[in-house]
This record gives sequence, C-alpha cells and structure tokens, in this order.
Amino acid sequence: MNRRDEQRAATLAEIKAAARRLLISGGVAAIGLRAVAREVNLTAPALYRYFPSHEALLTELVADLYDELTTALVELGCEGEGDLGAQLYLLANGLRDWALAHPAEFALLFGTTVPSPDADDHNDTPGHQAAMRFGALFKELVAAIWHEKPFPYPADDQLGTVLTAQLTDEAAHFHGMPPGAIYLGLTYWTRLYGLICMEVFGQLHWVLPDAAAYFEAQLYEIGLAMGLDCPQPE
Amino acid sequence: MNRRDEQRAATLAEIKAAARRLLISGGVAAIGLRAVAREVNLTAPALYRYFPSHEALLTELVADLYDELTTALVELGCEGEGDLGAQLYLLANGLRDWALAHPAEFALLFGTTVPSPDADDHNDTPGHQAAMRFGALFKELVAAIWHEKPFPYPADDQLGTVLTAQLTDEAAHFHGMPPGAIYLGLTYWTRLYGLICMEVFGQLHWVLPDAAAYFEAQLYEIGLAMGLDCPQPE
DNA sequence: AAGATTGAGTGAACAGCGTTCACTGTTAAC
DNA sequence: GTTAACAGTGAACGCTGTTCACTCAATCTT
Repeated sequence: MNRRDEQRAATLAEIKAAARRLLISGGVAAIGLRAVAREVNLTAPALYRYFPSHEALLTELVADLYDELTTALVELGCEGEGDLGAQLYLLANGLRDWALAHPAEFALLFGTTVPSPDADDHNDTPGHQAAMRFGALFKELVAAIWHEKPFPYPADDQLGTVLTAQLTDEAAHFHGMPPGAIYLGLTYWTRLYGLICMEVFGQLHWVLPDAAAYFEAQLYEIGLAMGLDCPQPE
Repeated sequence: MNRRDEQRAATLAEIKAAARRLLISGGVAAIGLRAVAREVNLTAPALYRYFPSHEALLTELVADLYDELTTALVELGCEGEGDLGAQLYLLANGLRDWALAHPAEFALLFGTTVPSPDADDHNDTPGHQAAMRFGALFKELVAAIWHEKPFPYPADDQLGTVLTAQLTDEAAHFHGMPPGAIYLGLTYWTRLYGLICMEVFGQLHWVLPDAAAYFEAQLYEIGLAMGLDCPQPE
C-alpha cells in the first residue's frame, strides 16, 4: 500500500461520500459529475481516474447503499439468535423507516428496472452481490422462523406444477423449506415490498392520509400467519 | 374554434404522441425537448408555446398515460355488469400485462414519488384527476364484489382505532363498505401493486425466474378470499 | 378593407451536462 | 538518476433546458 494508493483510496471514499450527500439532499438528478467534483475540490475530468463513467459511479453508489442498508438492518438486531417475531418487526419497520427517511435512495435501489439475469450478462457485479446479501436477510429470517416452528403452508397441487418447480429450485436459499412454505415467505416479502413502495411513491395517499397504522396492521397479520406471537395493534 | 385553434390542438396532440413514442422506445431519458421537437418538425423553443417547461410536458404525459391505461382496462371489460370474478382477473392481468409491455410508462406512473397532498398544493391537476379515475376502477370493483356477496372481514377492534377511523373516512369511495372490508380491499390492491412493481422493477428475479405462475397463484388466492369462484392454477 | 394585435415559429445565445484530449506536475519503480 | 505511471487540469465537443429578439401569418378591431 503506497502512499499514493492511500491517497487514491481516500479520494475515492470522499467521492462516494459526496455523491451520497448529493443524493440525499437533491435526489438522483443532483449527482452531477461537476457537482460531485466541486464537492471534493476537483474538476470533473479528474473523476474519470476513479470511475469509467457517470453511470458507473451511480452503479457503485447503488452497491454501497445496499450494503449500508443491509448493515443498518443487521445492527438493528434483526439477525442471529433471539425472539424471531421481534426480529421480523425490526426488519420490516427498519426497512420502512429507512425507505421513508431516504426516499431517493430507496427509489434508486428498488424502484429502478434492473436488467434481467437471463443472458450472458454476468451477475457477479458488486451491486448484484450486495443485493443478494440484502435479500438473504429476509430469506434467512423466514427460514429461521419456519425451522423453529413450522407454520401451515399450502400443498404443492394448490400452487400448480410450474410454480412448485420454481420454488423447489429456491429451496437451497431457504434451508430446505418445502415449496409451499417458501411460497408463503415470498408472499409476505412481496406484501412488505408493496406496502413500502406504495407509501414511498405516494400511492397510498389516494386512500390513507397516514400509512403507519395500516403498515402496523399488515405486519401484525403477517406475523400471525407465520405463527409468531406479536403485539396486536391498538 | 378558429382554424388557428384547430392547428394548435393538432400540433399539441402531435407533440404528445411524439413524446409518448420516445418514452416507449427509449425511456424517460429519451424525452428530450429537442428530440420531441425533431419528431414533429419543430425547433425546441417552439414547444414553449405549448408547455411552460419540459417538466410540464412530462406531467401532462403522465396524465395522458393514466387515462390511456384506464380506458384500456375499461375496454378490456373489467367494468359494469357481469361476472365480477372475471372482471377482477381482467383488471389484475390487464394491469400486469400493460406494466410489463410498457415498463417505462409504468415506472413513470407508479414508481415516481408523487408529492403528498398535505399542504395548500392544489390537487385538482389533470394528473391527479386521472390518477383518481384509475384508482376508482379498483375501488368500484371491490365495492361491487362486496355488495354482491359480502366476504368476511376483520372487526374494528382488530384493526385498531386509528386505522378504523381512517378507513371509515374512505367509506364514501367504497359505497359504504365497513372499515374491515375496505381494509381487505386495500390489502389486495397493495398486494397486486407490490407484485407488479417487483416484477417490473426486476426484484423478483432474485427468487423466481418467471413470475407469471406466482402472479396467477396470488391472484387466485385473492379471488378466493373475496368469495369469488376462480379457476385454480395448474 | 386597412390597420392593429395576437400568436406560432425561428435562430442565436447562455449555462450546465457527460465526455475526451493534450498537457502538466508529482510519485513510484528499475 | 532516469523512466514510466499516474493524478489532476483546462480547453473543447456535442448535448441539454431555457430565454430573448425577431419574423411572418392569422385574427380582431375600426
């Protein structure tokens, strides 16, 4: 590690921090190349020593945000041993709070079309790995809940052969849960995602002025369905 | 209606059509002022006779897309008399198909943070009204389903006082349904929204390669919960 | 019908954008 | 100690949304 490498690493971190700051204060549109450069006392072309393009900067920022969100949720305590019901609440509420506090970042992570991993496009980018780590958080929790006290789940013939086959392929990520149980876990994840998306994107304003109570009720319902003893909403 | 006004209306329609074309082919970023102008054989400043700003053009485009989506769904047959279960399937599948066929438009309509209607900001813009008309589609259908054959719904004390009060305020839009039934209707709407969002934004790729079967199973589940007799997935 | 007025459309210009290139110094390597 | 690699700069290119002075035709007024 030369002194030049240190300097480089420090500058790179400064750039990312500046980009993140601009994202928070003014949304994605505020992350201009010259704006970031100005923030770290550099000229725009200098940033090309650190990122091949403006889009690459944003991509790396996405990866960083995924990691930051993941560690923030882990530090909240929604991982490891202990009361799994409480962990679910911490995870769900933590994600919701983060999304509401950082709507711009949330839209960047979860409200942007991500290229499908169909083709030869390699998915081993830092962004994809960071997204996987984040997704594993929920998968692990669901698996832990199920293995501690299995909740009732639909039989294979209720889901149809196609879906059952797809879910069976995912069993490894859910510690060998049966397809029906994975289906329910995915259902709950989809519901939480939909709730937070609707609230952040303002789609709930059409019906409810404040989504907090609604979210609480939904979360209680989900916890109940997974066999957890959760505090009933007032 | 002068001949000049006719010309103006025609040009305005051409501009909107061009913007829509560019949105489809290249996403929101493709709707440049000069690009639109080039498409209708005009110069960029000329567009300022029709829109006060570039953002206003996008806003009007959003309103148009809402109306277009609404009429497309209505024409699909998910309104009026008839089998309500079939109408639910038409509405849900129609919305999903539209979203998958026009991901850019979908992201513009449902994946963008809309300003909350808290303050003095007037909500009588064409965009808001168009969004309300779209939302009414689902509200009306849920109300029709419930009034034809009421499905079981949670009691008020299960939802909590805050949520019950908020839902009661919405009863007018649901033709006098009780809060618990409105809660369930909103839940199903949130689930459909979450499903489509996850699929369009590529968030389901992390778990399922193809979301069609999953969506079908979810829709069947929702129809069942609303007391409709729906075809079970294979 | 003639004159005054409105309005659509143009071309030039401005500031800012992402990006490239030739060019400095400074730092690391042989 | 010389050489090569590298961070950083300033100028430039083509692009963007936006403004302004200007032209020309269509409408309204008298």
